[in-house]
Amino acid sequence: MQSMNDIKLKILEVTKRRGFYWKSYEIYGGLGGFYDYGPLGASLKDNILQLWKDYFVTKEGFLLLDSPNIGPELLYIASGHAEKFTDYMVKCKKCGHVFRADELLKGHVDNPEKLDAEGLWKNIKEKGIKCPDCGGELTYPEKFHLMFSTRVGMDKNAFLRPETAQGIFINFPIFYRLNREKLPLGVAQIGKGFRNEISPRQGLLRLREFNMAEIEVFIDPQEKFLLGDVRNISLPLLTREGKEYRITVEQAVKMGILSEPMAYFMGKIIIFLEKIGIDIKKVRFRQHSREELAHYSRDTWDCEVLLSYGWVEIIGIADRGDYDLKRHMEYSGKDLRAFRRFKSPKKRKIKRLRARMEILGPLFKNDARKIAEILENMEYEGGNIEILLEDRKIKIPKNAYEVVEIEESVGGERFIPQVIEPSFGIDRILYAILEHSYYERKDSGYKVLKLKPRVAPIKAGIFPLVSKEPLTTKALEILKIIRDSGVSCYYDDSGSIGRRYARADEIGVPFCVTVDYTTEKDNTVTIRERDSTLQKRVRISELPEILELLSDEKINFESLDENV
RNA sequence: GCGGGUGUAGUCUAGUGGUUAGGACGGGGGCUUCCCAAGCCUCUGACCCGGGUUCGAAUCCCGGCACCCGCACCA
Repeated sequence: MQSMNDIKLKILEVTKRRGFYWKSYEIYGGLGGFYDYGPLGASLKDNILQLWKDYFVTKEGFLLLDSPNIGPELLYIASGHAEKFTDYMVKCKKCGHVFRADELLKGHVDNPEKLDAEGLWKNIKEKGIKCPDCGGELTYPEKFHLMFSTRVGMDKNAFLRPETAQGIFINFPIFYRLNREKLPLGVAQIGKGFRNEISPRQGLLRLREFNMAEIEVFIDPQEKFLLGDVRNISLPLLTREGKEYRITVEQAVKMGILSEPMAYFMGKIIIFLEKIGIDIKKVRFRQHSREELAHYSRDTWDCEVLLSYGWVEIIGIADRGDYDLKRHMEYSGKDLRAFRRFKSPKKRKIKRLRARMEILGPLFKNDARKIAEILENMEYEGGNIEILLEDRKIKIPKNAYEVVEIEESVGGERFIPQVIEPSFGIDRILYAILEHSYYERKDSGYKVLKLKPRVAPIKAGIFPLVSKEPLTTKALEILKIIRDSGVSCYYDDSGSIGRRYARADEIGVPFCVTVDYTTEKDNTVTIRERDSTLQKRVRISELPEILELLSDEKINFESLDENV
């Protein structure tokens, strides 16, 4: 039995040696929190995203967006990140420990998070706040910003996005229209996010530039959200009260632990994780405590996997309510609401105004038309009328309009949709797949990555049994055929056949094709399956199709007929 | 950011002031080889960066960078 720490080191060793990923900028001494994906890693990541898109975009009928990494300052002021992502830190002069200044003032001052550096400093001195660890003097509060800031053009302040989500929110009206004004509406975005972590650690698990795949699902809270085919999926839940459950999606909703959309996406996530090769026995959903909740979130559940580092969050599902759309409405002045149609139009009697142009005209000249328009669109509630036209308050004399009572039919109402956000950390998922795929053969101790065929970066190795003619030429011919058919594969004739199988196992190649002396007689080759090491003999003419089906997991190796 | 530890070929590592820094695995070439890292020959390749101490530094000291563990942080 190997320790968890061993696995961590072995994964690290294999991934670096075989070119999955490595620390960026090593020739310049490295830079913390940045990684390069090499040939295998880039391809693995690609395959994960492909499956993600297939499962969460295509199959759900959601819409894709690809918006910029850099956004204007105002966007992130509106989103709350500019404020919430900045912390003032103080350091103890004696023991060197660092604290958030506002945390230290909690209980001493009301709303300490609203103070600036000067205000915090004043209060620290007045209340005599000392280092909670050793009682030492504290330094002047220093700003620490978790967003990378930059400049656009000469002088426009901008930020690198800390999440791809904001690009989706601000485009809601366009997507709403593209979806023919129907909810629920899901918009998905795959892209990079940037966070200037104080201290990135643990390889791919905490990066400063990372890959994320996010979905914002806009829903009408008055409409029932259907659980569909995930209702019977079993969910491992850990509530903020510390209660553990293993219940179905449907039960979780019935018991009031989860809302329908939250439960639905958890079910989808379980299926997805299993598809890409995560061991779902090592998965749980943990509800955030109140203190943990992000500024925009009403409820959040982290999907965590058990790795050698402990439980690690790989996906977050947040109920963002109407926070984001509301904020962007406030800051942009644009209407980001959806329209809810009533089942039958509501009829009501209201008082409306009819403008008398013969009075308005001479009185307001060029503005008369606009004023008339405003008047005729407003509901009359009695009293004197004063309207706002281009920042001017204008009093309208009583003789300039008539009040008429009409019966109006109202077809529906505008409202701000609620948003559920499943947000996937792709780098963490990739690492989790590697850890959950890694094993060593019982007899030999050789390393194997049991990557699912669909995520495996390379689907097949093509080998001559021994490195001799005519086997080598035949194997190279087959290589070309397989490559032309679109299946990623490679040729290897160095060392013994066993060594080549072992090399392939280590990077998770699911199938190896071997050309042997029977091949020249009847045009057949063997296909070896990685985990069982079993072989089956198939015709070369059928090989491309078989490999394609195996790689796409349309058939599995056990059910493959030997057809010679 | 703090404290502790660490930094030698692609990988794992030996070397604690003194010649051309040693090994294993890997990788390339060759021989051998009829199915799971066999063997032989051969080649390849490293002291994290900068400063200091010293006649001389991979080794000692200082600074930086990075990694690991713990603390803090993780919206």
